[in-house]
Amino acid sequence: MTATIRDVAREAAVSVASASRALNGHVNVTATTRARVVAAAERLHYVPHHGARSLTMAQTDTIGVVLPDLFGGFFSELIRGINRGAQAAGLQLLLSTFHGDATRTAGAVRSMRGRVDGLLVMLPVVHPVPPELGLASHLPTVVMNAGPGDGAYASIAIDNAGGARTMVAHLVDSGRRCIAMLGGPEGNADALGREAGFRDAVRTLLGDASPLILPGDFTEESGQAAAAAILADRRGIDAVFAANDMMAVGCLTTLSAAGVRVPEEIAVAGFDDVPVARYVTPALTTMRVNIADMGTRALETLAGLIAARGLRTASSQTIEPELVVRASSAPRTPRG
Amino acid sequence: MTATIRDVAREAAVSVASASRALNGHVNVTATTRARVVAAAERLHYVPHHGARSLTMAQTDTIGVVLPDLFGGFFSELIRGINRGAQAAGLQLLLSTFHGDATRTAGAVRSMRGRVDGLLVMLPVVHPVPPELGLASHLPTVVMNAGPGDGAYASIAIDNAGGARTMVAHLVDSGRRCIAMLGGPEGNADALGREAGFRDAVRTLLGDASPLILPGDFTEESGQAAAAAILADRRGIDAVFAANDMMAVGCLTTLSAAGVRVPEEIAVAGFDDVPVARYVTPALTTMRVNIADMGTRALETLAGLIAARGLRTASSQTIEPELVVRASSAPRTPRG
DNA sequence: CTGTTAGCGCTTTCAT
DNA sequence: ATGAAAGCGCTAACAG
Repeated sequence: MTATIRDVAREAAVSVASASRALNGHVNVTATTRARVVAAAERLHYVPHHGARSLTMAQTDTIGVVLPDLFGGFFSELIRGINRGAQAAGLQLLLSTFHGDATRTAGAVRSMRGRVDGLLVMLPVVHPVPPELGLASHLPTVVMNAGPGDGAYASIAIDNAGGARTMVAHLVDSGRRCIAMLGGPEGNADALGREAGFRDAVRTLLGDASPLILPGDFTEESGQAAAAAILADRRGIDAVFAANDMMAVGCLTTLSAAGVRVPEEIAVAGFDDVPVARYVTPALTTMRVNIADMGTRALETLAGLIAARGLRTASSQTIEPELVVRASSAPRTPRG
Repeated sequence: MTATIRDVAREAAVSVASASRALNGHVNVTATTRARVVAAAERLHYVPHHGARSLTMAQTDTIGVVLPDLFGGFFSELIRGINRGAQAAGLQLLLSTFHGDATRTAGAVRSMRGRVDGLLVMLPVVHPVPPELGLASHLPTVVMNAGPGDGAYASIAIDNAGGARTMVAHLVDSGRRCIAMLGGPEGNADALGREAGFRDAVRTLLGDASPLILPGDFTEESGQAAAAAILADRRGIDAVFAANDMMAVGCLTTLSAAGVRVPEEIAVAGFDDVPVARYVTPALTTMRVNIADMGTRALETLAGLIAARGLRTASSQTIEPELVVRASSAPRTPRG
């Protein structure tokens, strides 16, 4: 079928040992021998059998990536970043996406055991820390967007609380005094962090200890519903901070359609900076998250973990989102 | 380190052969033996070593996915679809994305040889049929979005020409008589197909053998540039069909900003139905493409190819896009 | 139905 | 610097 290293050795008239050494760039090989072997390999279209290799070397040069069903832009950015890191580290990516519960996640993870050197996992919800997920099995693991409590694994996450604080500061700075928040789905790590930051900032900056937080689930529809609720009972709200952009978009369009002037009467802000944010009218103020960077850094961290066999340095990194001001939060009273 | 099948065999007090048979669900094993083995495996957290397995079985249960840097929504949809198919077929996905030239592609492909049972490839440009890409190496391969000429491989592609014809028919049907097209990047398979369909339909439906085709490169900016060109010289154009949505969006917004009424004076239509299409004002008429479906079917086709070892059935499938009518192409003269 | 054994392709001691 | 041979974990003949 396909050429093996024996074929190459025979073709080059050397032993398999020499062939192996030559092909793997070991030092103890004559230049001429190496040349002969390389030429033979070339001629035979030799490709090492990865399985055999991983059998002897006890390592696969592959890392498993387990992701939930993500929003489009988010997903591709993340993969792009991870792939960038993998390319640099000479690692392959075994990908599995899943929808739904932790059982599925566990299944995805299990099916990867024994074929990867490490795991890059992103959990959809946080509170139930990686359960009997089966991770611990001495497989280097980096968890993306985990909650604060998961000290057992190396983790890397968006600074959601910090981002929310930045946004509140901006809204206050631009003249708003009564800010409502639109929350995210139950147990979602990002939503939780953003909510915490919001509460914190509103208390600190506006002295309000119990701001209005409307329910939401990250969908555009829930944003529309929240807008309807606000329309029914304004309560003096002059700004809405949604836990993600899609809800902000739903809220903004519904508000506008009902005749509420945005941002003059009510400012609207989101989180993520999805592509659509630039296109709604008025354009949406939001916190931009560099997802690709998160992926790259997650992979670099994992590669480090794998290299440092055993030295469990359960680090915990953070990605800082960046404020992007657009028309939906233009200052209440033009200054200057 | 981690338990091997010998450990399991010893723990269950049977031979490795029996252990293997029990674990792989062969028939010639007593129920009690099987139970003992399974229990032992469970107890030892046994996970088969994939490398060893692929060595003896000469198959990896893994398929390689090679994709160019894709637009976000497109990418995640495609992966979702592929993953769906893979899950169903019990196959793992080894993913590699690349930016740029064919050399990179070839590199990505080469690095996968020997570790996958088949390849799912998407080429960014078509004309240079998979070059010395190294595919042919007797590895079952399905090419997505290849041009018509690549008979060597099984392929699956969007019916771009058909979609373009559908769109032209709709525009004509809604009262337009002078339709300009906005082309895509050099050598891009999708752009080429859409252009061909456009030419065909305009000739057939409007008797125009040489319609205006403005240059474009799939970016929003090129759509804006095209709009500027049209504003400078209207030529009686009453509709613009862009080869993708992002160009249509750029064109539409620039036209509107210049005071041209869309769709009354000029209708605008795109292709793809990206999320943004719904949010621009007026909302964009476009051809929706079911990308996930393409991914699933591509994988199913590949699985079939792998199963039918050697029976090279270089099939060629097609995904039909669907017309989505929105405000940007509302009928010129309201009917009824 | 079960156990023994021979490889799968590769790397790596250990001699030379 | 090179070769012979052992063995990684697993499956599949081949006996029994």
